[in-house]
Amino acid sequence: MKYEKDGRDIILYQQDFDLDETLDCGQAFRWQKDNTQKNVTYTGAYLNVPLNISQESEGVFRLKDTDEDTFKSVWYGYFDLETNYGEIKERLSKDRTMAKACEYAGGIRLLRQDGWEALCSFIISQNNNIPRIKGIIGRLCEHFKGFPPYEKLADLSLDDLAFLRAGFRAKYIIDAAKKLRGGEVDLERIKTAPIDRAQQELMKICGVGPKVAQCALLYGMHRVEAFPVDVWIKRVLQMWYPDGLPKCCRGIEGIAQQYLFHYIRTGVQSEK
DNA sequence: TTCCAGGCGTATC
DNA sequence: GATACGCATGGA
Repeated sequence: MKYEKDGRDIILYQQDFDLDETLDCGQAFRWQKDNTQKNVTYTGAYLNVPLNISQESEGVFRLKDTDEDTFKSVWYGYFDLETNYGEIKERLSKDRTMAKACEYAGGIRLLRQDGWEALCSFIISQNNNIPRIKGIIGRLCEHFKGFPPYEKLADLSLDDLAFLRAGFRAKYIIDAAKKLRGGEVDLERIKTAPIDRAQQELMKICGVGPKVAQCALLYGMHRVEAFPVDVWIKRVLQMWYPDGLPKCCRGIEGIAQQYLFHYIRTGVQSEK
């Protein structure tokens, strides 16, 4: 990782990083692609710090209107720039199928997102498709001028959230907000708890099962050993790993999962 | 019209 | 503990 200032912007040099693969691979739902630009460009926010980022060429990025402090205190962490994904891919590639997935989706980085936002987002994701998930979260953020903290949602009624058109998930969002505000579920404790215990705690929330819990842990608390199993990963396991993931994934199952998820969704048909 | 989407709660055995 | 079914909404 290297960076330099360019006027009001930061130019970032970072290998193993592709904007489309990282921001549009189903781990985050608030990044919007700007198709009017000649370079791949996304706008979005983390903790309501806005960002416009574009990829000028392979491994070269422009973070618009970003000062050095904000880069170091917000985006360096968010894009997980301290982690060497080249080493991770090398390790995972001891397995043949993983090697293909890593090569196909080698620009994915695991974003370090906010715990509550990830939890809430993946509650919304259940039995839903990605465009509609983005729609619901978009309406949520528009209405509350940014992603609402759970305190703002805890006392709302279903009618108050009708504008979301979130369907049966609205009551789950409210239950999660109530239990976090009341301290019945404590994300700070969950962050460092053993993974099984952490899942158990998250599942106290109505509408949070194993899949959503593992997503919250992986994307919202950077627990890279979390392994969300959705319909796509079920197919991966059935086809390629009926006896479980290979040894080289041990401890970083979540990162392996990211490569596999992207590979089976968009890569398998297109290769040959 | 029917099916499906990064699942989960409930009923039933 | 395993399995079947309904669930809000909207796009294909």
